[in-house]
Amino acid sequence: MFQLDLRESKPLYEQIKEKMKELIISAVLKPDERIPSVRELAQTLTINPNTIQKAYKELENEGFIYSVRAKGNFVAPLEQKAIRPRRDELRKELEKIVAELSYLHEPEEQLISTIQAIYQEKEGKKDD
Amino acid sequence: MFQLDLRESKPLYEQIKEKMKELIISAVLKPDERIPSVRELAQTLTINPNTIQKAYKELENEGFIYSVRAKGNFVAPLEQKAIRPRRDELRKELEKIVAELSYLHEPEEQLISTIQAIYQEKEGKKDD
Amino acid sequence: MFQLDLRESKPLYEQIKEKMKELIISAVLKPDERIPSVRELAQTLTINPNTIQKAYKELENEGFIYSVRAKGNFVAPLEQKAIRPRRDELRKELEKIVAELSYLHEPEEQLISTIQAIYQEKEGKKDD
Amino acid sequence: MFQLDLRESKPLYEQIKEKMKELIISAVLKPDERIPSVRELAQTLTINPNTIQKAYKELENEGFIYSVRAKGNFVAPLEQKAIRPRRDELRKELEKIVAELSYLHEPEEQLISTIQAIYQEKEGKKDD
DNA sequence: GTGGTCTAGACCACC
DNA sequence: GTGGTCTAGACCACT
Repeated sequence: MFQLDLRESKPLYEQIKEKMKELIISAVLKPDERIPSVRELAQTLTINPNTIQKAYKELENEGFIYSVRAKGNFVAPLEQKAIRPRRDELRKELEKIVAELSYLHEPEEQLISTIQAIYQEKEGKKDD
Repeated sequence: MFQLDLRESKPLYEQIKEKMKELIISAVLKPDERIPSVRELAQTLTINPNTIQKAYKELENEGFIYSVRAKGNFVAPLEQKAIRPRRDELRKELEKIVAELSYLHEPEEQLISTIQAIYQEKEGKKDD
Repeated sequence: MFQLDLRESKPLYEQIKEKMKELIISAVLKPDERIPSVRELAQTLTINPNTIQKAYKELENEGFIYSVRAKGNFVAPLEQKAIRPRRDELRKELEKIVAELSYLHEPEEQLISTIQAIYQEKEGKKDD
Repeated sequence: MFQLDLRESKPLYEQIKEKMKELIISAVLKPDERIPSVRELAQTLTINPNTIQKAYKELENEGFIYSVRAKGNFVAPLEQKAIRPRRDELRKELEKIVAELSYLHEPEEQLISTIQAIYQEKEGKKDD
């Protein structure tokens, strides 16, 4: 499914969260699709189940997945509630990064075309 | 100069690094301008000098400031060499953020106008 | 493992870095091998853990080791990216030293045979 | 004559020593030639005379210059006494550097031709 | 007075 | 137990 980098300073559970989000955002995992159980994933990644548990718990809090007792964990359909704060957070990060890139003389057009490329790719996925 | 958030989980020295970078990137602090001494800043922020020292050392390693024995620390003029890898890094982060924002239905035009605003502000600063 | 010289003017953490580098370069410590923990080494050298921490952190920044939370520190396998600048740096230092040695009438053949000896020793290690 | 780099972490007096040595080694300054007085050099470099004083004192101890009261400082002709320890020191440094370069896969031939180049250049200077 | 090094001792997150 | 962060307080070299 994905691989972790033990050398990263980032905690393992954060790496798992990030990878999972990428799979959801890129629509590899579709809404209401089942994701691996805590034990399954712990085994394939050969790490402690507690670490997976923590990652899943936070993903649930952020509204990316939901868990059904005795059934498993599933990709959450996009809901309004959890979106706003996360979006604000991301906008702030974006501003910081763009500010630093402009400081480093990255051309403005470059960034704009990057954004356009990402949005167009997303358009394509919709048709799946 | 700026304030720290003790409740934040982010280490103090990282917060200092970040704030300092912002001041440099936004050209509030100009190249070769002196920044507060380790002890001064420690006193005004009421934290330990070692923490400032650590932040300054890393800012130096990353090429944002340079330190002169018995004189103080100064804003480094932008140099060619360290730019490339840092820019690549930032581009990757940007792509991740934009991908997630597009997933959260942030309108493309919003992001583009954000970028344009940041670049125009920078143009203004040039005339100082 | 190695010993420090407290009388030396060189900072302790630099001495540690240097010794560690030697062990890595000479292949006494192999890639992905675990090195002593911060606390272990601090105890055996009877110096403060912070000093070891600092040395290890810099060794990590320079690409010689990597650290894994809650596991320990490990010898980094040689990676392509950080090599070039370091090699350029070393070449310059070498030139200065050779220039001074030639001024002191060190015979050229002496230096060349020194180099050949070092490279042959390295060849031997390869077979391990 | 030469320039100093205030940003270097190396102390100013060491930078002065190094630059001076280079001029002597490269035979820009010939034996028994007069070098700038402490005050002169302090003025042209716009630094404190004490710093120059310290550099000259150490250069004298290492046998590179000699000072004559009320006359000035002069390049020392090469003498036997101070050579041995300095040469041993340099050999050790050379070995360390070559070991690291071999670790970084620098080709052996490269180093040898570097040495040959430096020695040949020196041969040329002899005829001056 | 400045940056830099070091110690002693504490607490936290992670696994 | 491991790496990482932080404080308090000391000392040194440099200018």
